[in-house]
Amino acid sequence: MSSFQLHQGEALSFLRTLPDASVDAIITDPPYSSGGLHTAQRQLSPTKKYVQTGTQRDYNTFSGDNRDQRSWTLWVTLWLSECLRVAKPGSPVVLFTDWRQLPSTTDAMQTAGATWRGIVPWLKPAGRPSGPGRFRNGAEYAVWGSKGDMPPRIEVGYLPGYHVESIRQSDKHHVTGKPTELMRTMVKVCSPGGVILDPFAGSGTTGVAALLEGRQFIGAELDPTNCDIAMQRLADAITQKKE
Amino acid sequence: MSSFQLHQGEALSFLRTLPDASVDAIITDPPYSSGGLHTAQRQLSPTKKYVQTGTQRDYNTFSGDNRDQRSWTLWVTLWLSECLRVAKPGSPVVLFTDWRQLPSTTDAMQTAGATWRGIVPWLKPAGRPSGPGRFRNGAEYAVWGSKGDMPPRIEVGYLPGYHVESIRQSDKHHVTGKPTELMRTMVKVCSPGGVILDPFAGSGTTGVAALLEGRQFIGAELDPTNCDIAMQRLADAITQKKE
DNA sequence: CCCTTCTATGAATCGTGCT
DNA sequence: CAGCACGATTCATAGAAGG
Repeated sequence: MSSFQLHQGEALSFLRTLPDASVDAIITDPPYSSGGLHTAQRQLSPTKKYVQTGTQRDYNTFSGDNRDQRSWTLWVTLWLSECLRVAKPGSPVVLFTDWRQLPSTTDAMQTAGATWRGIVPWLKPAGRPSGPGRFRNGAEYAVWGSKGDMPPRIEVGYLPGYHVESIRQSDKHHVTGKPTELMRTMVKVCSPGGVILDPFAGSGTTGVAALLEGRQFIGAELDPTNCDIAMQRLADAITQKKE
Repeated sequence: MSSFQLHQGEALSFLRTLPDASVDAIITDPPYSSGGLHTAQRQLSPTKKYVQTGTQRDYNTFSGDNRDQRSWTLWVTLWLSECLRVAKPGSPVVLFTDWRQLPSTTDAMQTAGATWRGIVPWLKPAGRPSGPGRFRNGAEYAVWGSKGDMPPRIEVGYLPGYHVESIRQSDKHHVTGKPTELMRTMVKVCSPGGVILDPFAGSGTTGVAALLEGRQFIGAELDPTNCDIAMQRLADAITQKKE
């Protein structure tokens, strides 16, 4: 009996409506607010930042991606604290981030009160090179931890330390969408049948993966268009699972 | 005409003897001071921390690995600042670290005055599992950047964004030794013929890789036993290169 | 239907030149 | 001079097109 809930609205106020200790895992991919060495570059609009010249694809834009470093860290701390209130003790927490925000993400996780337990790199072999004389930046990172102690859970088993997968257009429903396979791996950190919370659902890949892996899902997404896409994909995932 | 210098002695005082702008790259693997969630655990001796129960290998211990987080960051900042004085403008800087010290390492790199440019994960497929319900921590990280601006260098070419390699006992001459193939990849960030500085040479793998790839090497190592091992391996690498 | 060839693209980065 | 817009660059991979 898979089930999901998706709310259209702002993350923090949505989280405040949820009761204490009512979910089993937090897995989310917040806006990174990266994209340049300097503040000015970071404050370009998301489509400008992520879509390079000549690209024809027309993804919907998303907001919340233009904070500076300090306010970004504070903002993550705020909503993550609220997530931790909503999570049961021992719940795993997974936050996606890029190399530039990785240190701020681990700071925010710990400031919010979670125990930081590791990093799971997601490697994109087809990433674009940075330039001659430089290393490619072909990775994103899942920073993970837990709400307090995390006793061993035999029913979950041993999870991998990294994930290698290229991005496929057909599996990308959002400017920053994650591959479904990647998310299927990540949601396994939640015990089977448990409820996974994602306050930045985007096109809903976390939820789709959760349903396909036999977990429940509760999410929020601010943008109405993304919300519609996510709702459709979640409904499809339920159907697919039943078949 | 490959050449190397290796000094037996403490890193910071060694660095102070070097002239300004005399090396082309900094690549090093300092003691991580990680290994436990709490200070008390971190201050166990290195052999206790890294050698799991039942293991018969008897690596030489090394010092400088029992600092707490704040003093570790300060310590890295100090010697790295001195390295940057010794490096020519635009020189690449590469510091190895584990997941726990990654945020402190990027802080220290930037505090010392370098521009942080990325992370190159080194993935160890054979890593030990952490426990059921947890992600494996099978990665270490090379944090890299440069002394100021870093113009494109065609002669260096495009470098990879990550490296996958298991550790083989035969290629491990030190408790925390890196595989030679990994280091051969990393030293390529230095222009051919340039001088690579490593103030924590350990068993000399950075130097061996540098010589094999046609770069020069200058290093320091505190421990006399490690220093002897490194000296022998460097001499062998020179011979091997000539053949 | 399978294999080969070709084309499109990516949470990018830098240097240049204009305002 | 500082700030910002724009073009050039790169290659592994997916996916389409062709044989």
